[in-house]
This record gives sequence, structure tokens and C-alpha cells, in this order.
Amino acid sequence: MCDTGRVSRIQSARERARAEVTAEIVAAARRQLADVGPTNLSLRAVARELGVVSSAVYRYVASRDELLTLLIVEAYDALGERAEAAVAATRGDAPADRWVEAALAIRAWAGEHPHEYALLYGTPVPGYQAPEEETTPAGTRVSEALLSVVRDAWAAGRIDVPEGPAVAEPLAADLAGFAERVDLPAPPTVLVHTFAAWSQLFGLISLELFSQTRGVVERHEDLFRATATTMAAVIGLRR
Amino acid sequence: MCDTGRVSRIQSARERARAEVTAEIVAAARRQLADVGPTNLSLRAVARELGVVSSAVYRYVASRDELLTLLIVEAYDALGERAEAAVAATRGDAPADRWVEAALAIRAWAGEHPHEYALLYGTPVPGYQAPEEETTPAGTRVSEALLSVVRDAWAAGRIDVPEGPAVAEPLAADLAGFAERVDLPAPPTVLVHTFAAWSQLFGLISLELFSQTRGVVERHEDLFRATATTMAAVIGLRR
DNA sequence: GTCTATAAACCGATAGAC
DNA sequence: GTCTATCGGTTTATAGAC
Repeated sequence: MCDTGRVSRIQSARERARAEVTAEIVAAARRQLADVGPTNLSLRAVARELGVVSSAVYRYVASRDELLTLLIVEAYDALGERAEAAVAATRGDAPADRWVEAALAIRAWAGEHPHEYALLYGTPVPGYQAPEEETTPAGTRVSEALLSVVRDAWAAGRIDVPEGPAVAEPLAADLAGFAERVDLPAPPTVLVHTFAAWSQLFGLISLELFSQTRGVVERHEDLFRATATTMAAVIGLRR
Repeated sequence: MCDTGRVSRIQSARERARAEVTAEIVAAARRQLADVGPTNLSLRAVARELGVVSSAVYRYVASRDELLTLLIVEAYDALGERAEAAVAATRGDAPADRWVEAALAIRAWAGEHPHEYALLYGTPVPGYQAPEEETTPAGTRVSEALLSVVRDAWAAGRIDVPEGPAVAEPLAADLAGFAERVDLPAPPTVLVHTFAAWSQLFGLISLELFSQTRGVVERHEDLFRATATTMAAVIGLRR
């Protein structure tokens, strides 16, 4: 009993050390991401930066792809946390304001971590397939945070369902399934608008970050806020 | 006179041959794009595919980066042409329908050429800076085609300017400058909505193509059409 | 768990013969 | 304009000594 206690304590110390080294490896990889991009991420370069020979790294990370997966999960979690914090901090505020604040938080994170954002929402790395079981939970957090704003508003009766043509059938059923899965019992129209707002948000961030708005406009943040506000209104979120 | 005529005819024949070979090189590069991505595009592999030694390719293309530029311009032109065709084909139709058709055309091209779309609107290639003088003219075509739908509608008085809060000042001036540059004398609100629609369009395409909508919904095209229709209404385009 | 050493590839770009 | 040959780098991943 006492023995197993000591053993497990020793093992956990070992595991802690292991986790620490792994964290250093991921940190070095994150720095590397910035100047070579995800497809040229190199285990050797990571080892070099850590002042260690490449084969040593293989004791902690099985392959280049696994390192990539670690980076992706870490980034999804960081972004998700940020979005969740923004949503939590605005509990009780007007739904439209909550949407805009969440959108701004996501954009801010993207601006601070452009290469990690690109890793998540940019071009997929050729030849790399993210293991869904590991990345999906983390990847869902951001969108779920946004969705929770709409869910809360709907539950509180603070969405003005717009008039307009009903959503036609093949899509309506599809959206009903989605509504059930995410526990958001709003009509299809509201869901379509939510998808529009969601894609607008990531769309503008990507266009900004990937230099498609250069020379078009100067006040990027103001424009972003204005479009996010527009989309909150499109969903019908009250202000 | 006769001599220079012959010489120039010979030279032009030579130039034609040169252009033909260059086209083959670009075509091979385009195929390569699909399985290694833009950052790992390799002059050597292109040469290999053409059954030629790598140094031979340098007679036609100065560097790997120049090859990338050729690919980008080609892709921008193809997409631009497609969008322009959709806009031209719907001349006289309801503005809202024109927007949706143009959006669908862009999405269709992206679906048919995912890797080229990713080259244009995905993560920038690290270490590569596109020469603006060469890529900008081609790159502008798509957005200009979309913008022309709004411009035509505005000129014809077929945009319903929505009520709502005025655009605040630093942004309003910025947008006024944009309006002037693109010759679209619409109020700031309309411009904000146009930007929202534009970013929504590319946003949803990117999210689809980069596998961020997997497991969320099935009827991707229907959803895309619905959101594009929504955004046309947001701009105020009549139907 | 870190090291040396190695295998077996890959790359961009250039020099110089033909 | 295509070839051979070369320079000077890069990579993933493994084997085996310590």
C-alpha cells in the first residue's frame, strides 16, 4: 500500500517531467510555425532549437504528424477558451452585444496568433489528416460558444424571427437535425441566418489575415465590428 | 522590310513555342499543387513529370516563386472569368438573383479547383510575397464582378437602403474613399452590408472546402444558396 | 533518454559541355 | 536549350552505443 503509493508518486513525477518536456517541444513547434508554416514543420528544427538531437524528440512525439495534432488541439483550446470567456463575461447583456463581443474576441485571438489561426482555418496540410477523436472536442468549443449566445437568446425569447420566405424542404429537414443535435430549437430561418453570421465572421477574419483586404479599406477593426453587428441583427438578436 | 517580316515571324514562332512549353510547365505545376500544396511545390518534380532535367526548366521559369506567381495569376483569371460570365449572363435579372448566381459560380469554381482556390484564399505561402503589379489585376476581377452587381443595382435604383443606425465616423470616411475608388456612390450602410456579404461568401466556401462543416450539415449547396440569398437581402438588392 | 551515425531520400540553383 | 554534374543544403526515421 505504502509502496504502491511511493511508486505512483515517482511515476507521476516522471510523467510530470515528461509532460513538461513535451510542452517545451510544442512551444518550439509553435514558434517554428510562424516562419515555415505547418507543412514545413520539422521535427529536426524543433530539436535544434531545443539544443537536442533529433532522435531524442522521438521519445516524446511519435511523428511529425502527431506534433501537428498537438499544435492543433492546443490552438483550438486557446481560441475556444477565449471565445467562451467573452461569452461568459457578457452573460445578461443584450444578445446582439454578446455576439459582437464574442466575434471581436475571436478576431483578437486570430490577430495575436495568425499562424495558429491559419493552422486551424486555413489551407489543410496536404497529406495530413487530423485524428477526429482528438481534435473535434477542442475544435467544437469556439463555434459552440457562439452558438450558446443564440441558444440563450432563443430560450429567453430575445430573438425576433424575421419574416421572409420559409426555408425549402431538403434543407429544412437538414437544419432541423442540426437544431436537435445542438439543442437549439429555433426555426430553420434563424439557423440559416446563424450560419451566415458564423461564416461571415470567419470569412472576414481570414480575408483580413490572408491579405485580401489590403488597399481596400483602412479601419479593419471598425469594419469588422460593423459587419458583426449587422449579422447579429440578421439573426434577429435583440440589442 | 520583307526580311524583318520574316525575322519577326520566326521570332514569333519561337515565342509561340516558348509560350507553349511554359504552359506545359504551369500545367504540370497545377497538377502538383493538388498533392503537395503550394509550399512544397517543386521545380524538380515539375521537370520530372515533363521528362526533363531540372535545369532545363530554368530556361522558362526564373525560380520557384515565379512559377507560383504564374499559378496564382492563372487561377485568379480563371475564377474571375467565371464570375464575370455569371454576372454577364444575368444582366437584366433581379439584382438579388444576380448576386446569388455570381456567388454560386464562384463556389462552383472553388469546388472544381479546390487547391487553386486554396492557393488564392487560403494560408499564404510562407516566405513568398506575390508581386502586386502582376497579381492584383487578375485578383481584382472576382470582387469587381460581385461589386458590379451592386453598382448596377444602385445605378438602377434597385437597392432598398435599410433603416438602422448610421455608420460612425472614422469608418464612414474610410468607406466613402472606397466608394469613390470603386465608383459605387452608395451610402456607407450599403457598403458595410456589401462587405458583410462578400466575406460571408468566401467564408462559407473556405469553411466548406477546409472541412470545417463536416458533420454539421449535409446539404451544403442548399445552405450556401440560402445564406447567399440572405446576404443579397441584407444588402438591399431587390428581387 | 540522449547521443552518434546512417540510410535514403529530397530540394533550389548554378557551371559548363554539347 | 537540354544535358551532366555538382554544391550545399534540407528532411523523416531508425540502429545501436552509452
